[in-house]
Amino acid sequence: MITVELVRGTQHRHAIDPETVQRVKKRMKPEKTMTLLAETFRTLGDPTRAAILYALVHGELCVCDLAEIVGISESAISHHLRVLRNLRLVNYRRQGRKVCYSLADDHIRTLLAQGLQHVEERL
Amino acid sequence: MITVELVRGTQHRHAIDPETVQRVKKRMKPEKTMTLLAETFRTLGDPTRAAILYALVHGELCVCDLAEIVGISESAISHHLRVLRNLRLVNYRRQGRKVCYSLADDHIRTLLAQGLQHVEERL
DNA sequence: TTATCACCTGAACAATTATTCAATTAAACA
DNA sequence: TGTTTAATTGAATAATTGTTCAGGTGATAA
Repeated sequence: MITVELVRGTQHRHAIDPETVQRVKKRMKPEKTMTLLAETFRTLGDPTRAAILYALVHGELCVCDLAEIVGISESAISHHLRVLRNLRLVNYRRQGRKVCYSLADDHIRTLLAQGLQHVEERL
Repeated sequence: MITVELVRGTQHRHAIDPETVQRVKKRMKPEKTMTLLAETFRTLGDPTRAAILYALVHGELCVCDLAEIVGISESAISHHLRVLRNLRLVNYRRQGRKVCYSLADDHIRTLLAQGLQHVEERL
């Protein structure tokens, strides 16, 4: 009667197919990888940051031009740029009193293009 | 003295290059598109949902198997699956009392692969 | 029918996060 | 030097969001 009960201590899930679960579990990526993956997507997942990155697709831009283009305060832009810097999604360099930002690599360009292609199909 | 003052009513940003701003602004996508793009990325940007989707890369799975693979309660999984359904990132079908989920299309597969490629390069 | 199972949903809580405001840094000019 | 400008930062607030818990569907089996 109580045969599958021992599989999990927490809940009763008799319907689990252990074979399928094992097969898929083996192919899963390490947690560290998935965390970083999610972190990267989440960083792209803010409307302001998405706009910043898409603006940078067209070339290097300084902070105040970015603020004007995206339509948000310089302070807010700065906070977002720090997030993008931390995830290595953008590069930056000083030029006089200005600071110019650009996309870190073509991978981000590709991701944006892929994402856009996906959403533009449904609209 | 007060020449550029009129450009914006809100703040004093004299450093803005109107030419550059105009050029980039023209190329920006409509807000609706960017919102949907950000929404899509944000949906991928949760560790649990990223794990769900990556598990589904290997084939169709029912809810309880998904819960076991990802290591989270069925309730939590269900909430996440609703989010994924709303964004049309997954398909589902009933089979008996079970409900089986699968990736909506190859676009998501590509996005995941691209994202993974990106993060695995830095690790 | 009644009972059980697989899954879904609403409410509530905890945690995260985007923005604003004020103060600060770094560079250029008088 | 002192002043102005472009950008950054920290603190505080408001809003969003993931998870748990309890209850509720819809489908199968007794």
